[in-house]
Amino acid sequence: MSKTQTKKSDARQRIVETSERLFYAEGVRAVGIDRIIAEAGVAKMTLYNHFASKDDLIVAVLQYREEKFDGLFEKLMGRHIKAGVDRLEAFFAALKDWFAIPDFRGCMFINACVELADAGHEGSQFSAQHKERFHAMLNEGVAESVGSKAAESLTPAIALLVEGAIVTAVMEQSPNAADVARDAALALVSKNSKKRK
Amino acid sequence: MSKTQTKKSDARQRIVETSERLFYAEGVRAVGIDRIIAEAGVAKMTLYNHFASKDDLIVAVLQYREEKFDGLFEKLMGRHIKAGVDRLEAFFAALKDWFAIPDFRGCMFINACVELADAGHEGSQFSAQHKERFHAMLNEGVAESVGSKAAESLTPAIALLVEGAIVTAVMEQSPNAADVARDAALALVSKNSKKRK
DNA sequence: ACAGAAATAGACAGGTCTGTATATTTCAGC
DNA sequence: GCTGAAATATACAGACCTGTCTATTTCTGT
Repeated sequence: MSKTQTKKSDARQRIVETSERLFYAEGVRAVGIDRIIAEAGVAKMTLYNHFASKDDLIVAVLQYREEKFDGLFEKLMGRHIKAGVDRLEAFFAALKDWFAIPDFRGCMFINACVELADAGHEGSQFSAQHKERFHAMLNEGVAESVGSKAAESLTPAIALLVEGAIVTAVMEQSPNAADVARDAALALVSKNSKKRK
Repeated sequence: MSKTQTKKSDARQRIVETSERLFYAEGVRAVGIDRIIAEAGVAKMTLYNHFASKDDLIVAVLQYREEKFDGLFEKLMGRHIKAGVDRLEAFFAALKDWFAIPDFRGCMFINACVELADAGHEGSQFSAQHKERFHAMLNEGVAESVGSKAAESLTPAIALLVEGAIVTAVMEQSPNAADVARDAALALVSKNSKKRK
């Protein structure tokens, strides 16, 4: 039974991973089912046995992407934290690391919302929820610097810097925006913690 | 002759305006040529006599969009400036007005870049240039508040707030991000003009 | 009135898309 | 070895896509 499940997972997992790679690189609308099954090496019926429709697959891929992205980002942040940087600066350092990855093409959740062009689509709703979770993670770093009380009003602003940096990194084809965002965030933070100064 | 040009412009203009509306609402990839000619009320050959390809049409639409958007934004800003608000605050007030327009679906240039998924596409390049021009306009407001010298380092940060607000307004389906961006921008500005204190 | 430019209608090619149907093969657990 | 679930190959439907072609009509400037 465990092997049956494993085997089943194998095909499903290959579909999800291949889709994630193609969707991120070229867009959920631009990549067709035939392309996915060809590159995943599965039959079309296998895909449609696991997913009711392409829309269903998109949602599953976004869920997988969130897990994978969380793992990547924590790993990147961890490196900087180990080097003695505080959580907030580590966040922006990780952001820049991410921007510098060769096949960086922005935030998949923003991209999905744009491509789906329908706020009611399950993929759009999941993407909106992901942003909430991502900003909650950012909030931890902000709270460490200014306390959870001040973070409450500061995190939304810093979140805008982060989202703006992501979009700008794509448009400018450069990871430089991460530094601009970090400096501005630290300026906002220092303004809020002047008591220490 | 002028009438010939006018007539020619009529069909071309209808194609561009219809495309702009559909592309913005549903995406450049999601809307097909057949849909455009049907809603514009022109023959397919008319479209292909004016534009070599759909990609060409996309670029023409983005150019038109920039003109239209500039006009809209200046109109919105003008109202607030007339009410006695300074340029920078008027910018953010206009931003919020824009976010609150019923069919608001973010920045067409960001959306185009995401959908085209190719930084080399002429539409992506034009979009990147538009952002430069848009930020130059923002810079005028910033310079009015902190001087052109300080604006040089401040505008890129405030631009991130603006871009982040646009994306966030889409994801959250709310114009609220404009206020968050404005407050953060003013905080950054006040920090930069405090040196005099 | 006439020439030439512009726009039109509509069929068409050749490809893609999502999703379904059918019949066959693989393979683990009993 | 047998059973049943999973995956496979393949063909297909029906719609859509971009772009081309042809033949006709409309309209303008001379």
